[in-house]
Amino acid sequence: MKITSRFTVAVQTLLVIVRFSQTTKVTSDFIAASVQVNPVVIRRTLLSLKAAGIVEVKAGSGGASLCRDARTVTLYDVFRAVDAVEGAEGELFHFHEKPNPACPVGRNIRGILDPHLADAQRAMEKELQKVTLFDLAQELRAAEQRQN
Amino acid sequence: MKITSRFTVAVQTLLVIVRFSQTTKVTSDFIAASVQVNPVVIRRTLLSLKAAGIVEVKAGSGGASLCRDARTVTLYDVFRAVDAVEGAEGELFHFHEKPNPACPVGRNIRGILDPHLADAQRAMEKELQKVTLFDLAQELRAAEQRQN
DNA sequence: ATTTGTTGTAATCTTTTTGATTACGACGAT
DNA sequence: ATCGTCGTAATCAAAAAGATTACAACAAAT
Repeated sequence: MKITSRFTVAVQTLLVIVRFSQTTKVTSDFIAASVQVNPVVIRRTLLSLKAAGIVEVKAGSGGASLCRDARTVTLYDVFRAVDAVEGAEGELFHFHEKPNPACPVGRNIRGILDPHLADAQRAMEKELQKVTLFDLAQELRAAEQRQN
Repeated sequence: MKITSRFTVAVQTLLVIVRFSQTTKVTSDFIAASVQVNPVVIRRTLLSLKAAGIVEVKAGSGGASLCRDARTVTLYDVFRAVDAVEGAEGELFHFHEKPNPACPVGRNIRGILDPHLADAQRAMEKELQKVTLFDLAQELRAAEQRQN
């Protein structure tokens, strides 16, 4: 009933990059220490983010950095980047796969329900589009200041 | 990355009830035949829906029926009814559970991200609230007519 | 050129979640 | 009393998600 932690891992990954890439070489191990997952999980996350054109990763020497203005990267972009992977066709809701075509309800349920579910998903995505990485970085700075 | 099929199973269950309860005794086996899942899955679904005050089920003699006006039952109600079960606290997004408190990002990520995720979820739920069982039943009738 | 640190990626394993299935006692209607 | 059905527990199997190990490729530094 949940959305994979891959998404929140990706967001934290990006925030770590934004927060530290000026001062440190941000390796997958470095990020993994902040998120507290296995570095390979971070590498895979970075792979997705790279494929989406959000970060670039220096192979060999190491280190990841944003390759777009943080103002242009929304949570939606991140959501898409990490979820497009794997078999999932990006559908949030999950249908049981074989409603009985011999039953009028089974035969029509998909056609009836699908558009509504798509609407719901779109509404959620639209909300994610409102938040940029830049916003989050600002909120982070504010939070850090409060803590001093 | 998906929402359990429990939800779509529940919706179809309710549609079958609405569509057939006038003419047939709608048992868990009957519904199971339309959804094509094991009858026990339907019984459990009905249990959730009953707990939410959406249906009533006659033990012994069998048969389920709506116990509210279909106009007042929204997809959101169904969503809540079937998801409240199990450990889930109704959070759509899933956080990796142990961001490192020693890292400024790890320490603050929850506080920063949670409100945005809640907004996104709320937006989706608001969309689900717009659709009632009555709407779906109407769409079903229209679809059936087209098929004749 | 060799070393060093890091990434890309495959393979494997474990855990968790989900749904299927079996089983059976309780109950209501006939 | 019987019959069909529900409520519910127990068990199983399959799928999904991560964790972990391992290692080749690669870039930079020496």
